[in-house]
Amino acid sequence: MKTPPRSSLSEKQFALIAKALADPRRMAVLEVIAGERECPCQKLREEFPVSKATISHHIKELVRAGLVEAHRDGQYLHCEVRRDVLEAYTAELLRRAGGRLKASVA
Amino acid sequence: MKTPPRSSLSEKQFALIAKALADPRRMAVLEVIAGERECPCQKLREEFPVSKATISHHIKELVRAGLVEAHRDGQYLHCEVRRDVLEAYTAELLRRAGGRLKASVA
DNA sequence: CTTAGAGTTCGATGGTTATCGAACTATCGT
DNA sequence: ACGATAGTTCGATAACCATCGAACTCTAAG
Repeated sequence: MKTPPRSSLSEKQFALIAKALADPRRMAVLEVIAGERECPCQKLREEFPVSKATISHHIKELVRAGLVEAHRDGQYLHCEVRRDVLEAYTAELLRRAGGRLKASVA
Repeated sequence: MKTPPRSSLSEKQFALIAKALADPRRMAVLEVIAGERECPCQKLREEFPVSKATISHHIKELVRAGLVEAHRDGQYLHCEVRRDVLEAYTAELLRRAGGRLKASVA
Protein backbone atom coordinates (compact mmCIF):
# COMPACT_ATOMS: atom_id res chain seq x y z
CA MET A 1 0.00 0.00 0.00
CA LYS A 2 1.06 3.47 -0.52
CA THR A 3 2.26 5.39 2.44
CA PRO A 4 -0.08 8.22 3.16
CA PRO A 5 2.03 11.33 3.49
CA ARG A 6 1.29 12.61 6.94
CA SER A 7 2.31 15.98 5.70
CA SER A 8 -0.06 18.06 7.68
CA LEU A 9 -0.31 21.33 5.92
CA SER A 10 0.49 24.44 7.82
CA GLU A 11 -2.23 27.00 8.17
CA LYS A 12 -0.32 29.20 5.81
CA GLN A 13 0.18 26.62 3.11
CA PHE A 14 -3.44 25.57 3.35
CA ALA A 15 -4.47 29.13 2.67
CA LEU A 16 -1.96 29.49 -0.16
CA ILE A 17 -3.28 26.38 -1.86
CA ALA A 18 -6.88 27.49 -1.54
CA LYS A 19 -5.97 30.82 -3.06
CA ALA A 20 -3.96 29.23 -5.83
CA LEU A 21 -6.90 27.04 -6.78
CA ALA A 22 -9.36 29.90 -6.71
CA ASP A 23 -8.44 31.48 -10.01
CA PRO A 24 -10.02 29.60 -12.93
CA ARG A 25 -7.13 30.28 -15.27
CA ARG A 26 -4.60 29.10 -12.75
CA MET A 27 -6.65 26.01 -12.14
CA ALA A 28 -6.67 25.40 -15.88
CA VAL A 29 -2.92 25.79 -15.98
CA LEU A 30 -2.64 23.26 -13.21
CA GLU A 31 -4.79 20.86 -15.18
CA VAL A 32 -2.58 21.12 -18.22
CA ILE A 33 0.48 20.53 -16.10
CA ALA A 34 -1.18 17.51 -14.58
CA GLY A 35 -2.13 16.17 -17.97
CA GLU A 36 1.34 16.33 -19.41
CA ARG A 37 4.31 14.39 -18.30
CA GLU A 38 6.81 17.18 -18.57
CA CYS A 39 5.20 20.47 -19.14
CA PRO A 40 7.18 23.30 -20.63
CA CYS A 41 5.81 26.75 -20.13
CA GLN A 42 5.77 27.34 -23.82
CA LYS A 43 3.05 24.77 -24.21
CA LEU A 44 0.96 26.65 -21.71
CA ARG A 45 1.35 29.82 -23.69
CA GLU A 46 -0.17 28.10 -26.66
CA GLU A 47 -3.06 26.78 -24.64
CA PHE A 48 -4.18 30.08 -23.18
CA PRO A 49 -4.65 33.52 -24.60
CA VAL A 50 -2.47 35.18 -22.01
CA SER A 51 0.95 36.71 -22.05
CA LYS A 52 3.97 34.79 -20.90
CA ALA A 53 4.32 37.15 -17.99
CA THR A 54 0.97 35.96 -16.74
CA ILE A 55 1.87 32.31 -17.23
CA SER A 56 5.07 32.86 -15.31
CA HIS A 57 3.14 34.51 -12.53
CA HIS A 58 0.64 31.66 -12.25
CA ILE A 59 3.38 29.06 -12.15
CA LYS A 60 5.17 30.99 -9.47
CA GLU A 61 2.03 31.00 -7.37
CA LEU A 62 1.47 27.29 -7.88
CA VAL A 63 5.04 26.62 -6.83
CA ARG A 64 4.70 28.93 -3.86
CA ALA A 65 1.66 26.98 -2.76
CA GLY A 66 3.62 23.77 -3.11
CA LEU A 67 1.24 22.35 -5.67
CA VAL A 68 3.79 22.32 -8.44
CA GLU A 69 7.47 21.60 -8.62
CA ALA A 70 9.50 23.22 -11.34
CA HIS A 71 12.84 22.04 -12.67
CA ARG A 72 14.89 24.07 -15.02
CA ASP A 73 16.30 22.11 -17.89
CA GLY A 74 18.34 24.34 -20.09
CA GLN A 75 16.13 27.04 -21.35
CA TYR A 76 13.00 25.12 -20.54
CA LEU A 77 11.13 24.94 -17.31
CA HIS A 78 9.44 21.67 -16.63
CA CYS A 79 6.54 21.56 -14.25
CA GLU A 80 5.13 18.70 -12.32
CA VAL A 81 2.18 18.42 -10.00
CA ARG A 82 2.91 17.58 -6.39
CA ARG A 83 0.25 15.01 -6.03
CA ASP A 84 0.92 14.36 -2.40
CA VAL A 85 0.39 18.01 -1.57
CA LEU A 86 -2.83 18.05 -3.50
CA GLU A 87 -4.05 15.02 -1.62
CA ALA A 88 -2.95 16.48 1.69
CA TYR A 89 -5.03 19.54 0.87
CA THR A 90 -8.18 17.62 0.07
CA ALA A 91 -7.73 15.51 3.18
CA GLU A 92 -7.28 18.56 5.34
CA LEU A 93 -10.25 20.23 3.73
CA LEU A 94 -12.49 17.30 4.48
CA ARG A 95 -11.14 17.06 7.98
CA ARG A 96 -11.86 20.70 8.69
CA ALA A 97 -15.16 21.17 6.97
CA GLY A 98 -16.46 17.66 6.86
CA GLY A 99 -17.93 17.83 10.30
CA ARG A 100 -18.05 14.74 12.42
CA LEU A 101 -16.99 11.54 10.81
CA LYS A 102 -19.43 8.96 9.73
CA ALA A 103 -17.29 6.02 8.77
CA SER A 104 -13.75 4.90 8.37
CA VAL A 105 -11.89 5.44 5.17
CA ALA A 106 -13.01 3.21 2.39
CA MET B 1 -30.06 10.58 -16.67
CA LYS B 2 -29.65 13.57 -14.49
CA THR B 3 -29.12 11.77 -11.26
CA PRO B 4 -25.50 12.14 -10.41
CA PRO B 5 -25.64 12.97 -6.75
CA ARG B 6 -21.88 12.80 -6.43
CA SER B 7 -18.78 13.73 -8.30
CA SER B 8 -20.52 15.84 -10.86
CA LEU B 9 -20.01 19.49 -10.41
CA SER B 10 -20.58 21.97 -13.17
CA GLU B 11 -17.68 24.07 -14.23
CA LYS B 12 -19.39 27.04 -12.69
CA GLN B 13 -20.05 25.45 -9.35
CA PHE B 14 -16.53 24.11 -9.21
CA ALA B 15 -15.20 27.62 -9.65
CA LEU B 16 -17.63 29.02 -7.10
CA ILE B 17 -16.56 26.49 -4.52
CA ALA B 18 -12.89 27.16 -5.11
CA LYS B 19 -13.50 30.86 -4.67
CA ALA B 20 -15.60 30.34 -1.59
CA LEU B 21 -12.83 28.34 0.03
CA ALA B 22 -10.15 30.82 -0.89
CA ASP B 23 -10.89 33.38 1.78
CA PRO B 24 -9.46 32.35 5.17
CA ARG B 25 -12.25 33.95 7.14
CA ARG B 26 -14.90 32.29 5.05
CA MET B 27 -13.13 28.99 5.46
CA ALA B 28 -13.13 29.56 9.21
CA VAL B 29 -16.84 30.28 9.10
CA LEU B 30 -17.36 27.04 7.24
CA GLU B 31 -15.40 25.20 9.89
CA VAL B 32 -17.56 26.57 12.66
CA ILE B 33 -20.68 25.62 10.76
CA ALA B 34 -19.28 22.14 10.28
CA GLY B 35 -18.46 21.83 13.95
CA GLU B 36 -21.88 22.72 15.18
CA ARG B 37 -25.03 20.81 14.70
CA GLU B 38 -27.28 23.73 14.04
CA CYS B 39 -25.40 26.89 13.58
CA PRO B 40 -27.17 30.20 14.08
CA CYS B 41 -25.54 33.21 12.55
CA GLN B 42 -25.44 34.90 15.89
CA LYS B 43 -22.94 32.38 17.11
CA LEU B 44 -20.69 33.18 14.21
CA ARG B 45 -20.78 36.84 15.10
CA GLU B 46 -19.41 35.99 18.49
CA GLU B 47 -16.66 33.85 17.06
CA PHE B 48 -15.23 36.41 14.69
CA PRO B 49 -14.43 40.07 15.00
CA VAL B 50 -16.43 41.03 11.97
CA SER B 51 -19.69 42.80 11.45
CA LYS B 52 -22.89 40.92 10.85
CA ALA B 53 -22.99 42.30 7.35
CA THR B 54 -19.78 40.46 6.63
CA ILE B 55 -21.02 37.25 8.18
CA SER B 56 -24.16 37.48 6.12
CA HIS B 57 -22.08 38.02 3.01
CA HIS B 58 -19.89 34.98 3.68
CA ILE B 59 -22.84 32.76 4.32
CA LYS B 60 -24.46 33.91 1.14
CA GLU B 61 -21.34 32.99 -0.79
CA LEU B 62 -21.13 29.60 0.84
CA VAL B 63 -24.75 28.95 -0.02
CA ARG B 64 -24.22 30.18 -3.55
CA ALA B 65 -21.39 27.72 -3.93
CA GLY B 66 -23.62 24.96 -2.64
CA LEU B 67 -21.34 24.21 0.28
CA VAL B 68 -23.87 25.26 2.86
CA GLU B 69 -27.60 24.93 3.20
CA ALA B 70 -29.47 27.49 5.22
CA HIS B 71 -32.91 27.12 6.73
CA ARG B 72 -34.79 29.96 8.26
CA ASP B 73 -36.38 29.16 11.56
CA GLY B 74 -38.22 32.14 12.85
CA GLN B 75 -35.77 34.90 13.28
CA TYR B 76 -32.83 32.54 13.24
CA LEU B 77 -30.93 31.17 10.30
CA HIS B 78 -29.53 27.70 10.73
CA CYS B 79 -26.66 26.59 8.58
CA GLU B 80 -25.51 23.14 7.67
CA VAL B 81 -22.60 21.91 5.61
CA ARG B 82 -23.40 20.03 2.43
CA ARG B 83 -20.94 17.28 2.95
CA ASP B 84 -21.68 15.59 -0.34
CA VAL B 85 -20.89 18.76 -2.25
CA LEU B 86 -17.65 19.14 -0.38
CA GLU B 87 -16.70 15.59 -1.22
CA ALA B 88 -17.70 16.05 -4.82
CA TYR B 89 -15.40 19.03 -4.96
CA THR B 90 -12.39 17.22 -3.58
CA ALA B 91 -13.05 14.30 -5.90
CA GLU B 92 -13.29 16.59 -8.89
CA LEU B 93 -10.17 18.43 -7.84
CA LEU B 94 -8.17 15.24 -7.65
CA ARG B 95 -9.62 14.07 -10.91
CA ARG B 96 -8.61 17.25 -12.69
CA ALA B 97 -5.26 17.95 -11.17
CA GLY B 98 -4.22 14.52 -10.04
CA GLY B 99 -2.79 13.57 -13.37
CA ARG B 100 -2.85 9.96 -14.42
CA LEU B 101 -4.47 7.85 -11.89
CA LYS B 102 -4.50 4.92 -9.70
CA ALA B 103 -8.08 5.34 -8.65
CA SER B 104 -10.04 4.65 -11.76
CA VAL B 105 -13.66 5.56 -11.92
CA ALA B 106 -16.31 4.09 -14.08
C1' DC C 1 -48.15 49.09 18.88
C1' DT C 2 -43.55 49.35 20.35
C1' DT C 3 -39.19 47.69 21.40
C1' DA C 4 -35.52 44.65 20.77
C1' DG C 5 -32.99 41.23 18.32
C1' DA C 6 -31.62 38.64 13.93
C1' DG C 7 -30.43 38.99 9.42
C1' DT C 8 -30.28 41.45 4.70
C1' DT C 9 -29.13 44.99 1.46
C1' DC C 10 -26.63 48.95 -0.09
C1' DG C 11 -22.84 52.26 -1.11
C1' DA C 12 -18.29 53.24 -0.21
C1' DT C 13 -13.55 52.10 0.73
C1' DG C 14 -9.30 49.90 0.93
C1' DG C 15 -6.49 46.01 -0.19
C1' DT C 16 -5.45 42.25 -3.23
C1' DT C 17 -4.47 40.43 -7.64
C1' DA C 18 -4.80 39.13 -12.67
C1' DT C 19 -3.13 41.04 -16.59
C1' DC C 20 -0.34 43.46 -19.79
C1' DG C 21 3.91 45.43 -22.29
C1' DA C 22 8.54 46.22 -21.98
C1' DA C 23 12.97 45.50 -20.49
C1' DC C 24 15.87 42.00 -18.86
C1' DT C 25 18.53 37.40 -18.32
C1' DA C 26 19.77 32.96 -19.90
C1' DT C 27 20.23 29.32 -23.20
C1' DC C 28 20.62 27.13 -27.66
C1' DG C 29 22.11 27.02 -32.77
C1' DT C 30 24.63 28.63 -36.28
C1' DA D 1 29.49 36.72 -31.71
C1' DC D 2 24.81 36.93 -33.25
C1' DG D 3 20.07 36.08 -33.39
C1' DA D 4 16.29 33.48 -31.78
C1' DT D 5 13.80 31.39 -28.20
C1' DA D 6 12.35 30.62 -23.06
C1' DG D 7 11.37 32.60 -19.04
C1' DT D 8 11.63 36.43 -15.31
C1' DT D 9 10.94 40.87 -13.34
C1' DC D 10 8.93 45.36 -13.04
C1' DG D 11 5.52 49.16 -13.16
C1' DA D 12 1.08 50.25 -14.19
C1' DT D 13 -3.75 49.42 -14.73
C1' DA D 14 -8.13 47.46 -13.96
C1' DA D 15 -11.09 44.50 -11.81
C1' DC D 16 -12.41 42.12 -7.94
C1' DC D 17 -13.66 41.47 -3.14
C1' DA D 18 -13.70 41.64 2.07
C1' DT D 19 -15.19 44.81 5.13
C1' DC D 20 -17.77 48.35 7.28
C1' DG D 21 -21.77 51.38 8.88
C1' DA D 22 -26.27 52.57 8.08
C1' DA D 23 -30.73 51.83 6.70
C1' DC D 24 -33.93 48.25 6.10
C1' DT D 25 -37.11 43.94 6.89
C1' DC D 26 -38.91 40.47 9.68
C1' DT D 27 -40.00 38.14 13.86
C1' DA D 28 -40.82 37.48 18.83
C1' DA D 29 -42.43 39.30 23.10
C1' DG D 30 -44.25 42.90 26.27
